[in-house]
Amino acid sequence: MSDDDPFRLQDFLPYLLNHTAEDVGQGFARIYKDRYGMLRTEWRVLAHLGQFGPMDATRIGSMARVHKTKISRAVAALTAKRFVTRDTDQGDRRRAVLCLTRAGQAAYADLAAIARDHDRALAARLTPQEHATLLRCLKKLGQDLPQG
Amino acid sequence: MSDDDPFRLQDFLPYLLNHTAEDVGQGFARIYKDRYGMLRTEWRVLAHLGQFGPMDATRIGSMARVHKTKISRAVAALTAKRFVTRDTDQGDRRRAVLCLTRAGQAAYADLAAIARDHDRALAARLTPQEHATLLRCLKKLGQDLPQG
DNA sequence: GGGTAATGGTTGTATTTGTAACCAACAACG
DNA sequence: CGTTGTTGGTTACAAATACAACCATTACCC
Repeated sequence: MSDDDPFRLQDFLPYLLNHTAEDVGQGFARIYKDRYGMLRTEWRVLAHLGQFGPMDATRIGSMARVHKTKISRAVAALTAKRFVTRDTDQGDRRRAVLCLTRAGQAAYADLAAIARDHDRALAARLTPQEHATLLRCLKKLGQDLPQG
Repeated sequence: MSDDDPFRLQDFLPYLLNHTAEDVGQGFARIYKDRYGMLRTEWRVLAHLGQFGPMDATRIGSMARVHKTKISRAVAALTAKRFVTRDTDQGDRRRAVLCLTRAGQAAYADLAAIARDHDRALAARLTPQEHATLLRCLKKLGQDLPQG
């Protein structure tokens, strides 16, 4: 491979990805922050419980690839807001199954609807083919990373 | 638009983008962290100076869309490492033109080469068409954001 | 010129995050 | 059973970040 092929920062994927992610994330972040005082990890935990039903913190962490301390604090904040309850598993008393309260479900429904619209607006800036390719690429790049 | 069209977290662009960006960024972050004790913003400032030549902090901030306090602290760290010098513009003594030292250029050359390889490895996981589309989409999505 | 605003950049403080250490409950094995 | 190792989860403390307030200098404008 030609060693003199120059490095172009504008096309460097980690840079571009992070850049775009921050820009795109900002818009929706303001919504869940303003409406419910949530942080990103809190929204993610809420979203996972809303999408996939009750589960424990470890599972959320592995699905969202988020460290357990972040999950722990997000869950603490969400229970303080009465959006989530924890139910200690009687079979294994270390585990706690997390579950949305009625208020949590309402917040999730509200935010999910906005997220969907937000996502459509983003997708509308691309052709359907581009959008499909983008999703495919992001998923490809996100999995099986070396020493992830 | 069908309101019952469900929200799918796995395909939600802000989520996917952030997810992928974090995963992909990690690998290269470890390199500049281990080799030079740099933080991400430090690497970015170094990269901008290396790519585009001397400029002031404000310009870097607007190019990289990074807040000026972050730039300021990154520059402080880089000058402490003797990678960057600041030269107060005598025409406007508020401005300081930042410039890579010889050591800074060396670090940039080192990291840019690694970054290029790293990027090639990432690109190799996609078809050329996918890669091109991905870059195009990321750039489209990153610009002209509503109330950015 | 003298007052006000705008700009380049830094510093202070409150949040947020990362890393490691930690506790309690369970598992595995002698 | 004890002892050792794991696992689910929390807490403590250091590092990093965001946000606002702050200097110093320059621009505007009467």
